Amino acid sequence: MLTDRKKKILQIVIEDYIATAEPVGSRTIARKYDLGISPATIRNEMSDLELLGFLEQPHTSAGRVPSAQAYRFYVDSMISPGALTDNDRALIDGWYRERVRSIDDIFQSTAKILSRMSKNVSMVLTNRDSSSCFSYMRFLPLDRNRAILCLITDDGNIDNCLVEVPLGMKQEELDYLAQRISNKLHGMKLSDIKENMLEELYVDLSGDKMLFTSLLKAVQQMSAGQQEQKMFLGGTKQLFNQPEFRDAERIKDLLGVLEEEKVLKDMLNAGTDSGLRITIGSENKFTSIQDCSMVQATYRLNGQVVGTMAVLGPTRMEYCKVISVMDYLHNYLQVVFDKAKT
Amino acid sequence: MLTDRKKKILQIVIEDYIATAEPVGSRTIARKYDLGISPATIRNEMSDLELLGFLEQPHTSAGRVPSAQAYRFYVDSMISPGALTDNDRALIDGWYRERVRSIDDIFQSTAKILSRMSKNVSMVLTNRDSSSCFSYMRFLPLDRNRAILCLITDDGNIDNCLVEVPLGMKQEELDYLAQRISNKLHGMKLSDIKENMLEELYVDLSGDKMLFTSLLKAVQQMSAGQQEQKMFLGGTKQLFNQPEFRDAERIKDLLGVLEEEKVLKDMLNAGTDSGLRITIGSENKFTSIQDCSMVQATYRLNGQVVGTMAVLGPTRMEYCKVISVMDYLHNYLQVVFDKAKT
DNA sequence: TGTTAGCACTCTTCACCATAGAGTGCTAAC
DNA sequence: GTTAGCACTCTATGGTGAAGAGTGCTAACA
Repeated sequence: MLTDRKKKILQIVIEDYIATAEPVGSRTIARKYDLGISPATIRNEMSDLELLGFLEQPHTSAGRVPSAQAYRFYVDSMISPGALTDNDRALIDGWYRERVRSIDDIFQSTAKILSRMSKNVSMVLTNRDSSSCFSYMRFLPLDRNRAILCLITDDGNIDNCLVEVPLGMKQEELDYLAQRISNKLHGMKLSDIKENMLEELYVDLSGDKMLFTSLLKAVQQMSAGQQEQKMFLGGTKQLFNQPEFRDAERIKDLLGVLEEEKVLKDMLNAGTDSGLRITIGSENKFTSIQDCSMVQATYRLNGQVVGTMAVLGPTRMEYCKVISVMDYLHNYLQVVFDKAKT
Repeated sequence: MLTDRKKKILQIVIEDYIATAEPVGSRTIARKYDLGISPATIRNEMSDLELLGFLEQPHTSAGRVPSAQAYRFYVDSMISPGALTDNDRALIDGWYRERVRSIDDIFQSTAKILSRMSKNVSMVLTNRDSSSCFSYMRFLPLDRNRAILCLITDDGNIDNCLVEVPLGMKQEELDYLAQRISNKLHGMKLSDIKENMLEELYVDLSGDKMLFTSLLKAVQQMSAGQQEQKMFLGGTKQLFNQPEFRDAERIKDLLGVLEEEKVLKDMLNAGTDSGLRITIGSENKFTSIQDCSMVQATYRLNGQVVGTMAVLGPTRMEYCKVISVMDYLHNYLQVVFDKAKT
């Protein structure tokens, strides 16, 4: 529908604007890029592109700026995200190696890498696997009146908390108790564990109400903790380097949104269907970021969505780079988790 | 050395400036506070105070602003931080109750509360108790070739990680192994555990080099994790509400500092001797925050420093309030930890 | 018919200037 | 020692004009 020349000019405008954050004028294009046509011709073409809704003018005497529609077109049919440069890959691998001790560290590193490479804010949301099942529990002795209650799920997650035990209660009794509860709950989804399931075990506790309630509380807390989605944020500082956030007010607004974990989770959970999702400007449902774009990818394990990562920034974003980086990270995480699982 | 009237005027200037962030003029003082003297007299007094180094003029025709020396004098001999209002206390107690599941949550909440009450950035640094000792370890079965290694310290901390075990190794063998290692390390400070201590146990592992190295790695990781200082940051968003951080550049600078965990830790570790420490403006050693003040308190358990909390903000800070809040939080934490210990 | 040079026009940005307002310092009187 | 009065200084604000960048239009050209 667009002539090749229009496409070319559109692409130049978009990419130049992405690079410079300045409205692009016909003269600039003629000077910087050798198209073999004069500024006047470019002007005519740009005028057409504006009528078609691809370009916008901040004001009469400024250059042109890509519209949301233009970015959409650009993303859908003008870019072909290639592989990262060796240099970038080395950087990423280095950052991952830097400090990864736990699963959480992996996500934290991912957020960091994503923000550094994209020069924007990044988010990583993990769905603690809601399908994980109770495997067994165990009391580890601590001192005369306390023990550590450990809860193990079938996927190898462990959670623990302190419980007070009646003075004089023997480890054997605790073991028996743990055995009973484990038998009762084994194989259940954590989300399905309800209070009343433990009630019939009450008798086994020799009527010790205190131990019973604290046990109950512990189990529930743990299953809640296991199900919780966890959010990792990276690179809020990057905002300051973006010209569109030059005034403190806008940064403040956006940081406000970023601090609302609930909103963020909703945002990220909204697009867990397809693999890669790009929402540009007003395409976004959440009004507070309607002048931003978000590139988002979900990662799965055995078909289950286990997490989402996203880059949030001004619509003027290096989509191509961002997508490449995400692709790389996506593969990286897939490998890590596959390995952890087997 | 200062007449009562000069003191009174100085106090008014300081407190008015703290409240409004506007230079205070003689006329304003005469109007707002009923001192029974005219603006001209106040002007004379202020002129004296300026000569003495307590007040400064941003420019000739502006009001006066307290100098660092003035804040120092104010903090040292003009305020007597009282108890918090019932309202504030209720707020704090509520926030603590809101979401406290783990030790880390307590620190996170403390940071949050501190920043909300002080309307400034807050930091909480925990010294994982470096004197905690190894109590015992235990393997919890997971599946055919993996187990969860749990490490318990004498103060009830538990850490865990996955280890691969040779196929066919029986739980009894693992238990025996854990027993041997526990005997060997029991009562040792985590920081004193060195690689070679485990080496003589190598034989017990029926020569399984893989298990041995992964065990070794696990123990070291855990003891490192236990010793690590952990930093909780709160309320960076507060910066935006402070007039002195109106331009994005200064916020950016400060946020840059706040992201440098190492610098922060040095800052907080620098003043762990006395209980409460207030550094005002250029008193601070770290150039990046020499236009800021920091109020800092350490908390101890059995004489050991276990953590530090601090509020960082412009020199124009509600010192009185900040100190009161810190005092309250300090007591709160003391109680919590004392209870956890016994 | 598409392309181009030329030119008038529009709009922003920046420096410059004048004015209003706030606050001071000084002097003289109380 | 205190105060009223007044000249002075400095900032903040709003208006003006020139420079610069970019456009749209027209007329000429290939």
